[in-house]
Amino acid sequence: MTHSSTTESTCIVWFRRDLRVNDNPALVAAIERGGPVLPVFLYAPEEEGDWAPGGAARWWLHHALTSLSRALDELGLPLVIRRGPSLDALRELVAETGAGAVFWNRRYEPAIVARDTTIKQTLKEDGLDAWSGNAALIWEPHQVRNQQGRPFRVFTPFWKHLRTQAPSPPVVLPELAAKAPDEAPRSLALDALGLLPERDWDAGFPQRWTPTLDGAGEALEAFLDGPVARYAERRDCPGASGTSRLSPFLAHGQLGPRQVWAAAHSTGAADGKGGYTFLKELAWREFAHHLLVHFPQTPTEPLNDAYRHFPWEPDEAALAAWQRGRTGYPIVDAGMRELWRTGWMHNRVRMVVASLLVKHLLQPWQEGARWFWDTLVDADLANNTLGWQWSAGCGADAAPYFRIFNPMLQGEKFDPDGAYVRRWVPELADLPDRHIHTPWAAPDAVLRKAGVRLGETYPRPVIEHAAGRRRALAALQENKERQRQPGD
DNA sequence: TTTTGAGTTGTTCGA
DNA sequence: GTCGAACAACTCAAA
Repeated sequence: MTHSSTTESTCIVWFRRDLRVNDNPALVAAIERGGPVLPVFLYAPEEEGDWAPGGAARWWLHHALTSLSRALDELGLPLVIRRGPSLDALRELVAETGAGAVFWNRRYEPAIVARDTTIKQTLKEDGLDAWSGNAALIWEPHQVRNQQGRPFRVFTPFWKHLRTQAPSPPVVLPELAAKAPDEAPRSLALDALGLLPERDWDAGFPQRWTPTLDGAGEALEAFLDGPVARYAERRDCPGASGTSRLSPFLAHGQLGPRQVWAAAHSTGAADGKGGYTFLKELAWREFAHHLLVHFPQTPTEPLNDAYRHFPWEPDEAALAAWQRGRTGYPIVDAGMRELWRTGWMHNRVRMVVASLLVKHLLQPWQEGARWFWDTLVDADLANNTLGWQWSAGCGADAAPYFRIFNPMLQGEKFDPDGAYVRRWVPELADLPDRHIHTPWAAPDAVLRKAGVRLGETYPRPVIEHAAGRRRALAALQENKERQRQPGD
């Protein structure tokens, strides 16, 4: 590559899940190449296999693109939006502009890896310079191996290994002025992609989120300025603002993990217990991508083969009750309603609702993963897969299947004053603290006074806890016995 | 090479 | 009330 800015051809920068201008290796490399830079976004959900963006993620994507477009405008680089198929769109843009290069940042979902491999090879055969960089991770999955040269399957050794390796620092935008092509290719209007929902179920989203690049920076700063110090304890309390809430920004690449890692260190947050715990969570995100790359079947298949024929009992009514937040367990229903209303759920509650679906209700974990996929603004295939397989006990370093969360106990431990339940399950708001997590056990007079009519204003539990627990353990036993019979 | 011990997030039971 | 054990099976690194 030369830097003779007068002769270098145009370089297309293909934005995907790296919707930022800072710490963006593909953008930086394109600018440094010296020729005009043409940023493009190609909408091609049909190329994502079973994992096209869900409704909540599309809402976020719409706003992230608006924000990216503004940020690129400030660099003098108007964003071109087109629809897929991606390869066709890229070739058309090459033909229209005479571009000589296409740069992008890697994604790690199996369907996308396969597509990108083909695209890179084809573009090279077309005589173009095709290059991909790393915007999404601090450590590349294929560079992390255990002593036997195999991928890690247990987090703690993975984390220990990472701590001996230098993290890659953020990439910095060059001072060189970026140049746009003389003639801008036509672009679709963002609205033409139809990303925003037709029904206005997203009304609660803007109250919770500022899905822009400024919003990303502010969220990071606000977290490192306060909550991080007590993160180790308060991250478990869904009624408090103890978590970072950075996940949707990371999922869309409005923040890169390198930037977060570096900011945690430069502010000194990383030196404290809370900061250390937070960085470990970032490492879990790396671990999730590590697993997705090395075990690409896991979005749909259990990592642990012993669970391949687990005796789930699919039941649409049970699944629907869970999805709608009508299980009769207040902490679970609060979580599911928070998810529906805001596109996000507190991590502690994600574990509780997952446990109830997979264990008490014996629904396949894939159903839960699918619902989360459609409703989370932070939907990320690696994290979602790890989380659900962990909850179901069939994944890497998973909670053992016999570890069954008790939803009352979890509520009493982590939402002791019921603030979280009252916020999301308002029909229970007037119950006293000691009954907020167990309305079915409250005396009639207490229920009447709080205006709660069980089975009418609020459901009774879909399944009694002890019975659900026994049934789950029996299913585990049955699965174990099946394992012993060869061939099944 | 083989063995050993530890491993994100829990609950229940019996002493 | 608290406390330890039991509840699988397997990976990984250190001894």
